[in-house]
Amino acid sequence: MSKASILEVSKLAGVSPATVSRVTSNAAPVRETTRKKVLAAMEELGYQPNSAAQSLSSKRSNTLGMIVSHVDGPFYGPVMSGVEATLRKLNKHVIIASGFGEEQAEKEAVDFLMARQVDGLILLTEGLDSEYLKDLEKRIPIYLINQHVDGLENRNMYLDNDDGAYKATRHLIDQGHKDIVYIAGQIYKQDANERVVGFKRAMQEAGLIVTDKHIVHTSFEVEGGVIGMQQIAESGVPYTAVLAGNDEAAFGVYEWAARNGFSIPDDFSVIGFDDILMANYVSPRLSTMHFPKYDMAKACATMAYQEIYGKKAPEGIKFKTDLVVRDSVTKQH
Amino acid sequence: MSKASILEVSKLAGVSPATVSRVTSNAAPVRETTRKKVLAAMEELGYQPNSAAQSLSSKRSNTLGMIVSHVDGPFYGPVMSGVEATLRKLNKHVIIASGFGEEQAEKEAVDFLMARQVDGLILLTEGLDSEYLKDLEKRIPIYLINQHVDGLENRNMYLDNDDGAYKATRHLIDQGHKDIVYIAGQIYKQDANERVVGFKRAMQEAGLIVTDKHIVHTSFEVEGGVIGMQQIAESGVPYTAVLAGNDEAAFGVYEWAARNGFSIPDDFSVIGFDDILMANYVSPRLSTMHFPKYDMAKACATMAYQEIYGKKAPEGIKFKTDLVVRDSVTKQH
DNA sequence: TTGTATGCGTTATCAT
DNA sequence: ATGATAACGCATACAA
Repeated sequence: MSKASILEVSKLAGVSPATVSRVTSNAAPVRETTRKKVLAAMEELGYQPNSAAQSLSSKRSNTLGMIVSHVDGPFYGPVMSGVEATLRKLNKHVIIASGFGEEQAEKEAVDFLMARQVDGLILLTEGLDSEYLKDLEKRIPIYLINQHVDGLENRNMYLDNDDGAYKATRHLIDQGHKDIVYIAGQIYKQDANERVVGFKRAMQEAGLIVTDKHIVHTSFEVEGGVIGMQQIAESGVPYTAVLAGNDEAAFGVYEWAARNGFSIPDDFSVIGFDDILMANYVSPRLSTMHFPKYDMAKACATMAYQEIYGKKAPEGIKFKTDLVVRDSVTKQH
Repeated sequence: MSKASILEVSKLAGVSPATVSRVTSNAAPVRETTRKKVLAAMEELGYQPNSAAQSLSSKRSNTLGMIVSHVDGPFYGPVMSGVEATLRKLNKHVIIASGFGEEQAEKEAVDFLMARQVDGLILLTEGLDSEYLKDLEKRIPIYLINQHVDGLENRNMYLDNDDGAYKATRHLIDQGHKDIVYIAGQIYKQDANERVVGFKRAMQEAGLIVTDKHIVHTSFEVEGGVIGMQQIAESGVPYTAVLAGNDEAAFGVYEWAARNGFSIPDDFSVIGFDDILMANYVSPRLSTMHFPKYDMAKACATMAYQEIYGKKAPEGIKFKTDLVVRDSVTKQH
């Protein structure tokens, strides 16, 4: 099966190993007739290039490393899936390592993958700071998903969080809501803060009030939503709608509502952010901002491929969210 | 950084390359004093073995392939995570490919990974039949998660589905339910059918009635739960509790209930299977059978490691579920 | 316990 | 356009 070597193929085809290599790699011109001979020989022997030998000789692993905070998160899954599927079509491999959202572990993952001589690194991390990344970029091509680093704009696949939160807030306002609270994510998170900006902008534009009490910083987890609602309730701010930092936090809002006898959207409206799979299956179905995860993953993988294997300069892309109207927001009179 | 070769290390340490190799691979005895010299030299040069060269020379890639149906599913994430984390600690790599639950794609994934010369294959698939797997096993060590194949029992990490469904049903019965319906998964799925057996056993043991109307075969997806409930409602069977084939289907039951004005668990009880993350966050929190995904993944990775790199004979393991009581089941009087 | 020598399968350089 | 040949960096017989 996978036993035939390039030498045997070359013998069968009556050419040199170098020529066989030329047809497999498509790197140098080969006369059409000899190409056919080689192809036939490859077919007959079921030849599969030995990738270890290829790597050793070419100094390329044909493998990309990918680090994600949590491989089991509802947000990361689709991104991994998109990257893997795209690269597989291009005959490149992906080694995925989890970073668990911790700086130490994520740096270890980087080392681990570098030791494996990956040709590039796709990073969907939370614990790696700008300085570290800028340094890293000098050693290996990196591609950032969902993280903006000054000076690395060209290797960045980014979501317009500001715009997304703005549109979400607008939707609430358009439905007649005036008292809107925002459960933001961790205060140190870039995307969380950008969403806060969009929220404020929409509110101010509409002449609505935003005080410190209207924004609580908890986390992008279910528990964050629960705690956020608790804080809001305790603070006594009036509200008819809540904007959750992401869908998971929105589920936390649902849970808090259930625990405290509130009904969504009758007692108050909720809108999320990300559009994870489950958003479509909770009751009421969650209105949210669609995050084009799969498109982003695909674009990222393509960009990495083109730069690394095609010498094309990378170029950052900014994606936009789309509003997905479902059943968790109702009109306010 | 990663530029130093084994030759340079050997020179700095004043030994032969072979000796350096011996300390890195731990394969042959090395005098303690020389080992220290070598270690020091490695440290000083920041030596990292070139894995391509290692693979080429040793005929081993130190990489395992893993195929999962859906990398973005709530069930698969934790398993992937467990496998990856375990193997990383052991300094082995994992290349993950998705099979999308389709035979064709899953076979392609196998070929893809074989071409990459992985040392073994961890399979969490749905589209590969017994014959194919038995053939495959002759070519490469394989490890099956959640799939039983006659003759490959020793390479199988399996869940006692029968027992799990039995315990779930017992729980319902213990709470006083007598009219219990079961929304089973796809009729061609092994685990789905084993769960049916456990369900029937518990019912019969308790002298309760199970007709064809009590069991509907739909799918292990949210939509499967919705459709299942529809069929049950249309068939007119009386019921006070429903056993869902898995948690996702249980969420479908929730959705159907919400759409049709039923309240869980007041109008009827629901119990799931798998204990995926979200089960803890829906309202009401879903009672379910805990599937030890992480443990299973860890055990599988360990077994693969031991057989492939440690020459230890593999041995299948059967895992048991645990009942997790939350809020979706109530007493029936 | 350690060193020497060879091979692993491919790509790349240099001729032709 | 094609062939000969030298790396690539390590593991492993075999020898000592």
